[in-house]
Amino acid sequence: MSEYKTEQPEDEIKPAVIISSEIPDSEYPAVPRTSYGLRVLQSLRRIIRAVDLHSRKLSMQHNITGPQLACLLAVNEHGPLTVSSLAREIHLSPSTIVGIIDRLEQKALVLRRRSSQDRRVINIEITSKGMELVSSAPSPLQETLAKALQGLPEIEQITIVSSLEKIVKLMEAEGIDAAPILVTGSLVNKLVDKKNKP
Amino acid sequence: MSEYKTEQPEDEIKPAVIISSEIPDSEYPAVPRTSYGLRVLQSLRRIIRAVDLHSRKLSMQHNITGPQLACLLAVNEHGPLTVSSLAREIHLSPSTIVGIIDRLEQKALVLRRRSSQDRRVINIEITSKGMELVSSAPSPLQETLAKALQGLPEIEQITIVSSLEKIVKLMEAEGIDAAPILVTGSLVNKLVDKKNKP
DNA sequence: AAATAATAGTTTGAATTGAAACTATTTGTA
DNA sequence: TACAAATAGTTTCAATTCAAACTATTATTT
Repeated sequence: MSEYKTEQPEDEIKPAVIISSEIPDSEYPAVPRTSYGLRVLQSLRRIIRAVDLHSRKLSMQHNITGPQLACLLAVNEHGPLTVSSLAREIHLSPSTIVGIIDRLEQKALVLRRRSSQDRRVINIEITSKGMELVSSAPSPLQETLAKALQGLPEIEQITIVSSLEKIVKLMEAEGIDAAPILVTGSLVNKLVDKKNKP
Repeated sequence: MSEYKTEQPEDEIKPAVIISSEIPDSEYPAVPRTSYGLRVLQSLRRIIRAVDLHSRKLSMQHNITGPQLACLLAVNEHGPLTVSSLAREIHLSPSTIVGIIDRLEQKALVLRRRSSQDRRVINIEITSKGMELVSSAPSPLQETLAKALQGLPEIEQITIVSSLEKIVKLMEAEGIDAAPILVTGSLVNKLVDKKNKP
């Protein structure tokens, strides 16, 4: 797809408009220019991106990513954990966990051990090498955030935390029963069908 | 990796402990049990997951994902956009945009047109099919969030929005200059080296 | 006890994401 | 004008993420 050829159709379309982000965009006007929903979503996208970038930096500098570190810390703190407990603990699906554990196991930071009680379950244990890493661990995002938060008055810290937790509630509730809201009829399905046959 | 064999080493390790998420976990104690940083991070992970799950549901029901819809709406609103403007607009890297546009183009919702002024730039235009989809669009996450927020008193809405925007500032600032905080020495690099040779 | 259902972990497939390396083009400089 | 540097978009690569389908094991039902 788009193999870097110069054979695209020509234009004569008005040039790309100057968009709002040309203006320094962490400055919001006192009077909201857009809806709260939009601003929340915009913020969330940027937060998600910041988390991802942090993880990549971690990966560059310490050869361990954010999710990997999160799993390692959880196993270190709680002792051996099954895949599903770990999934619940850090709010990821089991299929996601498997890949992360694969990579941690490759690096010999954890190991899988099958239970003899119930041979379906796998216990994930931290290795000595894993413990070594944890004890001299790179400051996880958590601590960095904590440090950043400490620069604010405590009332504000509390406000931020409880706001976030409220958003979580809203979004997770939405996930369960926003389906009726989303189902605007299957018109769109007809417009955009899987095979895109004209 | 872990090809579903039964040959793993046996255990005799204490069984996986009962972890906190066994307890209904959107209920937080009045007295914080953990640090603010941890709670913020926990919330962020859950929010990120909720966004992802929403996108998947959208994809199931309407054959368009969240990021795809975000791009489509941006192009619809601003008129033809270049890849880099679009990247700035929705806070994603250009390489990410390319993949998303590829898929939108496959579905004939947008098209690429190379500028004749400057043959390096590609303008992304919405097609009639794209406009049709937008006009009867599935409620984007933005609106769903807005609806959810409307259930709260406005003061609270404002608090939430400004808290989120504060977090954005903290995290994006951190992204720029938290490097010194993160660099805890290269010890970890020695513990976990790329090739894991013993 | 045999058949069925439930559970635990895994694999597969697709989308998203960004850094780094790359191609093509334009701009700036010697 | 020729050469270097900057810019725009792309490709490649790896990690994350989840649903759905799958294997192996345990629990339940008939």
